[in-house]
Amino acid sequence: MPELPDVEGFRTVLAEHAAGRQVERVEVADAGVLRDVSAQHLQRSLRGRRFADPERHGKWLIARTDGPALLMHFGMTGQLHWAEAGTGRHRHDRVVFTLPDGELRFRDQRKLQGMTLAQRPADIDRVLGDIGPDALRVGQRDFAAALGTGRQAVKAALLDQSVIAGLGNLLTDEILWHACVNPRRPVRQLEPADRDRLYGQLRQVLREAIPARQVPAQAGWLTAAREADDAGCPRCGTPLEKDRVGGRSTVWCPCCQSVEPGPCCQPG
DNA sequence: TCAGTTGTTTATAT
DNA sequence: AATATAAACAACTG
Repeated sequence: MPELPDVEGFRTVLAEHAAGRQVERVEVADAGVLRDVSAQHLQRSLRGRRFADPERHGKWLIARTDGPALLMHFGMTGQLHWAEAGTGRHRHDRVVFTLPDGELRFRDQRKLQGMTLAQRPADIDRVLGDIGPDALRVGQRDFAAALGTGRQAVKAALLDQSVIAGLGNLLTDEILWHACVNPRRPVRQLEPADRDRLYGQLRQVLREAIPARQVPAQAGWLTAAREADDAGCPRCGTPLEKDRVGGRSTVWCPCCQSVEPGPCCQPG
């Protein structure tokens, strides 16, 4: 479910199958995913248009064409699938773009977000709104500065798309755990060394998650342990703590991620 | 039956 | 002003 690595995977689907190709047909099976555009307008605007190389900013997928740009946000349940034409549709395929070699299917169970059109580049900025630098492209100094110096919990800051764009609940917990930083720690208390460690682990976690096209529940990662009832920390075995932080379900190791640097903390 | 959900926005409260 | 919490969106799972 879509955070930066998932959306990066959808961007790859577009780049491999749609870039340079012409839209033959647009089917809207459920207009509930259309935002500020009618099914008819979407169809008329995109039919016959050619996709350019797709871009991503945070969790937004930006599909420019030789006409308007198609902007997609996947919410909690959206996906982008490539399939041969005529193969069985999924009940949650809401919009289908027919291309010469197959179909691009926007699948979304819950319809919490969706797609819209941007006629001009300035409209893209307006739709994306007050969004921060992309988590994959932000530099170390900008990252450290973006976290700020307020009383806000570091987890809330990392999740805030206007601070850094692309991090979701799973990624944020994974990065904090790898960097041995307590999710409730106010950003004002983060030393430069803490910010450096967070940045380094942000890079490392993304580097491993992007090829997997999701936050992988792989051995030695927090994500693999977070679902179990009585899970222990993959690093030190201490029973994991679970509570709400920044309004989201949060899992952390009370030993590695104690407010003072943990006795068993081995970042990485 | 009802709480919970990997996202975002808006309203309300502190 | 800044920060925190809850609800709403929608549809499913356990």
